[in-house]
Amino acid sequence: MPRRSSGRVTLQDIAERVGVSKVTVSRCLREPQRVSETVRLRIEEAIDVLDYIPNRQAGALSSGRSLSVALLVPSISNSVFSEVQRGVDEGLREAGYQVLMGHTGYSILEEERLIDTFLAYGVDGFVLSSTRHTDYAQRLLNRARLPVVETMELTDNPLDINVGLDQRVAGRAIGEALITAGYRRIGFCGARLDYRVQQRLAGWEDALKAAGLSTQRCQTTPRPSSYRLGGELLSAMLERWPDMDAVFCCNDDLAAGALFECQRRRLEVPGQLALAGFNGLDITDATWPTLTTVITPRRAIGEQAARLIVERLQGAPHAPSRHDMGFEIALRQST
Amino acid sequence: MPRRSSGRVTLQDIAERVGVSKVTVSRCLREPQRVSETVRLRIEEAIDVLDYIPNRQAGALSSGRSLSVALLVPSISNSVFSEVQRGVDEGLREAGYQVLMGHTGYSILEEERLIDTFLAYGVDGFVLSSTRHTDYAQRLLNRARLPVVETMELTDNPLDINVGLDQRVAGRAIGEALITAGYRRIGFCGARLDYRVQQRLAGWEDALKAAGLSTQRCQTTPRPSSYRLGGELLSAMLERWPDMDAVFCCNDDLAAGALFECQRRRLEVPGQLALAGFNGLDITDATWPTLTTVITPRRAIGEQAARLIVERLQGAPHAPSRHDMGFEIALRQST
DNA sequence: TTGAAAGCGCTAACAA
DNA sequence: TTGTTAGCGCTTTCAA
Repeated sequence: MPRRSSGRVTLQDIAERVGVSKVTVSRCLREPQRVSETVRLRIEEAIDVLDYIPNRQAGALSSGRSLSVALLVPSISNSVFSEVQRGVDEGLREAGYQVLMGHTGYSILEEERLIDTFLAYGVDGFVLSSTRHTDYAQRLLNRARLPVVETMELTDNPLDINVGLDQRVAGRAIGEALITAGYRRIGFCGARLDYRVQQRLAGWEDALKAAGLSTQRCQTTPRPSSYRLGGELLSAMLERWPDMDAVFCCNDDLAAGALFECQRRRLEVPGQLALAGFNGLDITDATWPTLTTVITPRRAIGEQAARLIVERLQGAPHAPSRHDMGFEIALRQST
Repeated sequence: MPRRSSGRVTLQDIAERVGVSKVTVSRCLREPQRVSETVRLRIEEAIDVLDYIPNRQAGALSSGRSLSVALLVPSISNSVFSEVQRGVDEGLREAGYQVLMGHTGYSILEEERLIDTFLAYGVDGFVLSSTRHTDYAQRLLNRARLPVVETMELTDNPLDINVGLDQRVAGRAIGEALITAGYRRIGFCGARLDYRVQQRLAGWEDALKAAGLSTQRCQTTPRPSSYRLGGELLSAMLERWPDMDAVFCCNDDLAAGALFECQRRRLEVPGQLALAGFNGLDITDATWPTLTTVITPRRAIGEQAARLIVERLQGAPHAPSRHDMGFEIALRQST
């Protein structure tokens, strides 16, 4: 006895209605030009009438390709990654791939879990938003022999493709920009302290040390960043180092929060304190004063990641590569 | 001749290594207690050694259940939805479901496309973030007989389950709050003008009309909202209605942008102009002055949606239901 | 241009 | 407790 079928319309239903075999219908969907015009038109009509939706699971199982790519980001609510996501999504969709998104909550263990999950779903490739992974995750990825793009930061040992920017150089650049602007008692405030933030901090130290300035004014916390936290960190810093004349905040959320705190304290920005952020989110260009920041090419990173992964999916050979997408310092009213 | 196999480790590989049949391995994964302890331990060891990852496509094809649910949101970058997403994700993950996310860009046509795509992926249910859909999308959903939750706003004719809040009543409530606070020449500024914004606008009108106040001070645009747009709209309004004493912005982004514009113009908030937003995003509690807003229970909406969909997936009967999750007016410094 | 047969990796139903 | 058999819906291969 046949198992109860799902009730869904299948290729077979279309085939029967049209009076051809199901291979012909399948072919008509994938390579229409290989089917005679008359048959094609009748098949298309039947598909329309019956509201046929192909079963991708069956297709993927049979062909070994799922036409989907996993995109893992640390956080959904952090708008930094939504730009990357847009770039990836657009590029992959054009090429006929569906993007499946997961968020790791900045945890490499959760990333590992998601890699496992998406491998089980049969994705054809991965876009990751870090270069740091668990050993097991790396083993899974290597074994799967799928194209993998690591984004956001650069690494000397990419798993496969690496698209990002040098976070340390960018941190140094904003430090130097503050120094050039005449500031001398420059602080750093950082939250979350993931790898990228640590790199920015190192860059800030590079700049200050090269100029013979003190790097003591450094306030960090593992807590996730938020506007309010920006205010809290700034308050703590003002208390410890009342002489501070500028602060580089590790991201724009903290910088905006610090700015709001300055407004609350009626502290003039940049008159009494200069502020700089990192990423170039929309808000940096909307506040008053507008915020100096490092504009990171997040959209371009996503687009490039998509482009490269599509190349690989279309047969380009595996050859580790590294793509430095650069960054731009935006000097605004806050410095 | 057998087709080239994928090279991946399969149930069969585990079975051979252990010396049992593959059903036993499959069973061991799904109902471990139905397999003898000795066999179970050896299977678990083999899975570990071989780094076996189940093929979910095959499993789904065979069982008719994919253990995944699609969540469609209008926008990824809009943090309003990231809270909903968190709630949904958490609830569904606990129950063993994977959430697949898509974003519609506020287009019901794109929503239709995504529903089609995710049906092709065999998802077991949908969480949508609106109550408005194309006819075809509704037909697809009805035919699929899957649990569907429509979130965010309420409707009298839910497709299935509806979890949200009455956007119009909320708009009216904030209007009334402004009136109670003594404001009389109250404006409305809105962007995007999706259904929810239209409802909030209608609520604002309700409040003003009930109090015998003019509803002429209404500035809207179909453009997507952003901080900068909030500033632009406010500028336009101040020009047209210089006597305005308060503005209800249809969302917090516009409200924050309007606040920044006031700061730029050295217009005192709330002294010369009061501002109110909608949603209760983090920023409303961080700016100076803090922003009066309507706090929407987005996280709770997501959690409730997850709970209800899981119930249905576990066999609860289809019975259209509507869940009003309410809202809360937060009176802050800006009014 | 079309079709028959085999099989992707898994699970459900039934039998032992 | 374990295994046999059949089939989920599709694509690939090969033949006509």
